[in-house]
Amino acid sequence: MSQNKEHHSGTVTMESVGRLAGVSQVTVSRALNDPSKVSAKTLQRIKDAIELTGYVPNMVAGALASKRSHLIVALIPSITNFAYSEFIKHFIQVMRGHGYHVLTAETGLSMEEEESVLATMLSRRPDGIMMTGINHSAKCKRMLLGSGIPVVEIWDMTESPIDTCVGFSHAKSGEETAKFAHKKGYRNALAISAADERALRRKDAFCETFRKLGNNPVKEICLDSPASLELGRKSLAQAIDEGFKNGVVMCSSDLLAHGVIIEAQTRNLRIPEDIAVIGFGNQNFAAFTVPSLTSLHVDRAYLGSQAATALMARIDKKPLQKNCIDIGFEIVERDSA
Amino acid sequence: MSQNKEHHSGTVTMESVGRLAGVSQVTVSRALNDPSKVSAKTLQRIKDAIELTGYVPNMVAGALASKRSHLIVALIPSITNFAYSEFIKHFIQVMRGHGYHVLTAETGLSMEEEESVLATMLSRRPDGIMMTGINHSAKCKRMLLGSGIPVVEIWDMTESPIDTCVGFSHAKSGEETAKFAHKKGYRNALAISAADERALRRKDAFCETFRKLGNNPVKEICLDSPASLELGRKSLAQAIDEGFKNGVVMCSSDLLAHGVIIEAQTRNLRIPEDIAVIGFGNQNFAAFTVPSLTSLHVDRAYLGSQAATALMARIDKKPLQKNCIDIGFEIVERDSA
DNA sequence: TTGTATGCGTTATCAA
DNA sequence: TTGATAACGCATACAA
Repeated sequence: MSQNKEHHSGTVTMESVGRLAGVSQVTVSRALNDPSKVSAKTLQRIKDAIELTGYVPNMVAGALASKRSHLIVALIPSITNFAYSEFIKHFIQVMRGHGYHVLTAETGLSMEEEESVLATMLSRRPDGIMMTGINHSAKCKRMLLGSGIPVVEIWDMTESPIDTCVGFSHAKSGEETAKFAHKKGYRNALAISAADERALRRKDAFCETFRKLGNNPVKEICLDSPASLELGRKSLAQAIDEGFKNGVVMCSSDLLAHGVIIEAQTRNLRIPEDIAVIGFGNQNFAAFTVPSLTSLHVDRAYLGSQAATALMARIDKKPLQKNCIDIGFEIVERDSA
Repeated sequence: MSQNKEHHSGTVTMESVGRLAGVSQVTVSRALNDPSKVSAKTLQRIKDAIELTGYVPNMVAGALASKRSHLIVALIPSITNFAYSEFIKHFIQVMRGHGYHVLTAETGLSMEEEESVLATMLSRRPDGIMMTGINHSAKCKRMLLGSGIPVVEIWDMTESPIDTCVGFSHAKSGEETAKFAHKKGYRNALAISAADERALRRKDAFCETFRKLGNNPVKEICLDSPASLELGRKSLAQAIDEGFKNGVVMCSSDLLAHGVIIEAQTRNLRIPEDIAVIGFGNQNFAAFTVPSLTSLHVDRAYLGSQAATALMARIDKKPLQKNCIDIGFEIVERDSA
């Protein structure tokens, strides 16, 4: 009681809770973070005081003092894209179980955008960072490495991740799709792809493999807007206008594939006899289109939890068996191909 | 230089940047927050020092000192639901333009979940909060009011918001849908609705209005899982099994409506002659189904920016003309009804 | 089991 | 135009 440090402002702090409970601020802190270190009696008094005052912990102050923000920054290309939003949903759930909040931000598909978003996000001092993909600008990598913050890259595969990586090989998925199509007897192909780099890699691998297998040409359509039902329809229409008659259509997403199905039907083309369709993503509508859609499945829930687990291990500095986890994929055969 | 407070740890701070530039820490702070108050020369030296050191501002410390976190907490029922994710995308974009980050969290559809999520989020000391809907637990409202943080409730309408509200009337939208259906000559109806409270309110208003208008019965199906193409199909199948022969089908989402269309087609029912379909949400695929889907449109991009603008006004304590903004809706007539 | 002292990296308030 | 100083609310180390 020597100095008058009585600055009761309106806000409830550990200090004021402690005053009410007749203990010091530190004891309140302990009561919340490690109750076993506080006697039962004072614990109760503190709980009562918290109840009475409606105290809400201040993580901002806590983060500054402890240098742990309990915040994860997650960068994904698009929030509205179901593939990413479903992944992130599971990622968030696991992280929440560990006491972390996830600040999600959209990067579009350009490295510049990603770089500028990351730059402002780093000022939040996240304990971990999730990046989509393995291709980032040099400055981006420098910032990441320089920050010393654990990073997990997802939705792709590399031998040399920034830190850790959980995903699958897009090239391999394109290859396997081509092999599948060839084995099913299709000798003519059309590939419709969104313009993002990973989709293009799948498409290129598909085309190359398909050509090698049958020495047949593959017609390619590359979109410049985000995939949609509309663009699936228009792409098939365009291909047919340009002479595509029959064969298998490889799409970079199920939404496109559904559009192709619809367009084929309006033109009275039989599926899969005239036009066979293969999607990507195996969204939950794929089994219920008519005909049902053959699609490449990636377990996004599993990916989310694996990515979260890997990142948590790095944050807790626990040993990690592998810093690259390939979760693979699987072609789900249905009626469209 | 009296006391040796030389504790250069590894981290770059305003202190170390200042030391390099030959100025005090405060000057660095000013250079970043209000450059006009710093001379051109020192500004350049500071910029150079920042470049050299790779300094990244620490918003955690800034937030603690200024009591402004530049963080918004946004609570939505589901991240993967396109209606919410598209809204939040625009909300985030506008907020980002104002220098704010948006921490998005999922609440499911229960008030308890929302309450517990909100409780932990409040410890981040957000400058503003976005809540979905107008129904919250008493404790939730108490926490919100007690925090003194500006709140915007979206996607619904009320005369007595917690703070501000931007949305539309679900009851009215159900009414209008019924009037539309009746005017189009449909005298028999089926309503398929997800179980969330707002969808149910739309459905109830639809049923009540439709009955009043024609004195005809409305068959109702209420789902217990999130809406999907599959459930749209199954619901129509179930209704037909139970005797529903023809009429208009009001769906609580476009996804359900699309499922209804597909199921009707597999049964060789004509649309809209045998079965007419009205969706909700006017997702961008609605114009490209076959037949194209009549749907109730809500401008989610506009909603996002209006909500952000309203919240910003409250944060900046600028006057707000109205604390309730009804953005309305519109029935987009296409071929399915 | 509890308390004291100190620092986390900023912003805000003065003073020069 | 600049700088010294004091918060901001908590966690950590150390002492009792």
